[in-house]
Amino acid sequence: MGNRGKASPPPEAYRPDDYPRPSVTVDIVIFTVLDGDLKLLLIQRGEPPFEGRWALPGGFVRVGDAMADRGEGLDEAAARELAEETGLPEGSAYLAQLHCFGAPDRDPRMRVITVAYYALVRPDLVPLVQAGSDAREARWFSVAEEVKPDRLAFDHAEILEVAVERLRQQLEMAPIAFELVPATFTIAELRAVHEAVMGVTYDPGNFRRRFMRMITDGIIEQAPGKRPTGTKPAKVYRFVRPHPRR
Amino acid sequence: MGNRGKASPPPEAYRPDDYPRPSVTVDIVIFTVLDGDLKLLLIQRGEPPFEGRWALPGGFVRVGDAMADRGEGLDEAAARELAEETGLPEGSAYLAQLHCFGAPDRDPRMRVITVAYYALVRPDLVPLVQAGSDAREARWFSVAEEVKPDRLAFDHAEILEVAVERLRQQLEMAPIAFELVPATFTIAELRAVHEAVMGVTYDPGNFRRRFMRMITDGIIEQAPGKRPTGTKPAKVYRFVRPHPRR
DNA sequence: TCAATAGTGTCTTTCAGACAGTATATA
DNA sequence: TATATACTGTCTGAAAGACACTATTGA
Repeated sequence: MGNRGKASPPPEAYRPDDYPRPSVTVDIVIFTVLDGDLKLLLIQRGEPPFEGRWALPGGFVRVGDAMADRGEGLDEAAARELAEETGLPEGSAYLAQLHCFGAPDRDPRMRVITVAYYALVRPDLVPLVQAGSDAREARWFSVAEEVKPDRLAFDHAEILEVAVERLRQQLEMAPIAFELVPATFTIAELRAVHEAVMGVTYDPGNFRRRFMRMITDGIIEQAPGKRPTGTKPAKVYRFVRPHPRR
Repeated sequence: MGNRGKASPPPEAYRPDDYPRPSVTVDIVIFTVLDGDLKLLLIQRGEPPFEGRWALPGGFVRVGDAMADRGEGLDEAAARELAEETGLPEGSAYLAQLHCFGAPDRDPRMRVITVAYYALVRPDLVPLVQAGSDAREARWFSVAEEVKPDRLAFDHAEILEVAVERLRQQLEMAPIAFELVPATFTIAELRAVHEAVMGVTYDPGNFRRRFMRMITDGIIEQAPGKRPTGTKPAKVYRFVRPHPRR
C-alpha cells in the first residue's frame, strides 16, 4: 500500500490522513461443545441498531490517537475482547483469525469493517464464563438447534457460516479438537466433539483407530486413570503439549 | 490504550464516531507461473517510507464520507486495485481474501490495517499486464530466486509468506491450478504449475493419473487439438466451467 | 535411428469405511 | 445375567508413490 491509493490513474502523493477512515472492530465466534452439541456464545444487544437481537461478541480495535499511542494489534484486540466477554483469563482459549468483513452497509450507522475471529473454549471452562461477563446478557446457543441465522444482528449470520465452515475444515486438518475437550479425555469424548462439529456420526472402531495413530505420532498419550462411563470405564488420554495456545 | 474512552468493562453506548479510526488498505499478492517458476508482481515505491523498496500492490479502501457515500466493499476494493495495478479487466484473475494484518507499527507513519488478498493471473494474460499499469515501476519476481523478503517494504514479507502457504494449501484442496494455466492446457503444463508452486517434482505418471480422475469427475475435459512439445504432441484439456471466477 | 516426452500398467503401502467379534464394567 | 460400551480384528476399496514399460513424435 502506500500513499497514492485513491483513484485510478492519479499521479502520486496522497497524505493518507486525507482519506476518510472506517471504524474497525473485532467480532468473535466463540464455540464450545457441551453434551455433544456445538454451542455458540451470543450477546443480546441493549441498544439500536438491532436492539434486543443476539449478536457476536466484539468491540472496537484500539487504534490509539496518534504518534504516542498506536493502540493494539488485531490478535491482541481479539484476545482482549474474548477475555472481557467471557471473563476467562487471556490465553485460556484457542483463538484464530477467520476473515475480514467489510460490506459498505453491514452496519446501518456507519462504515464499519470487522475482523472476525473464532475461539474454542474447553467445556470445563464454560462454567466460569458467565461469572466474568459484563452486564449484557450472554448465552450459549446450540448452533444446530437454537441459532436462528436471520435473527442475528448485522451480518453475523454470514460470519457464523464462514466460521462453522472453517472450524470443520480445521478439525480435519489440524489437531484442534483438543481445544474442545478437557485436558484429559476419552476417545469417545473426542469422537463426540467431532460428531458435534461435523454433524455426522463416526464408527467408533474406525474413529478409535484413526486416533490411535496420533499416539504413535506422539501427538497424544495415555494419561493415568480411567473415566467411568456407566459401563466399562474408558482409558483417558491427553494432548502431548498440554493444551497449546498458539 | 488510550482512547479517551478506554473500554474494558464499560457499560455501553459508545458512539462509534468517538473512536479513533485506522486507515484501511488492501494489499494484493499477485501470483503467476511463468516457465515453471512461481512469480510475484511487485511495485517499486516512489516515496518514503521505504522509498525505492519493492512492495505489494495495494491501496486504500474507499470508505465514503458519510451517509451518502458508503464507499466500496473489501472484495470490490481488491478487484479495483488489482485492475488498476495490472491493467487487466476486472474479473480476469482469481482473487481471494487472505488475512488481515494490523500490527500497530506496521506502517511507520500511522495506524494502517490492511486486508491482504491473493490473486492468480493466468500466464497468457501476463503480457497484457505492463500495458495498463501506471507510472510506477512494476515487475514480476521469481518467488524462489529473486524475492528478498527482508528487502520488502512494510510487513510484506510476512504477508507473502502467508500467501504462499495458503496458495499451496489451496492448490491441494481446490481446483485452483486452472487459474494458473491458459484456457487449454496439457497435463505437463498443469504439472509444471503444481511443481512451481509446491517446490517439488511429481512423478509424471502418477500426476497424470491423479488428474485423469478429474475427467471422470467432470471437472476437466479433453479439448480439441494437440499441443506440440518438441517431441510427441500432448493432448490438451480444459476446465469444464471455462475459467470460473468466483 | 535416436532422444525425449506422452501415456499406460503394476506393485506396494496406507488409510478409510463397513462390520463382526471380544472384553469388561454396571444394573 | 443382561446390556451397554470399550476395544480389537478383518475385509474391501480408493488412492498415492515407486517404477517399469510402451507409444509417438521431431530431429
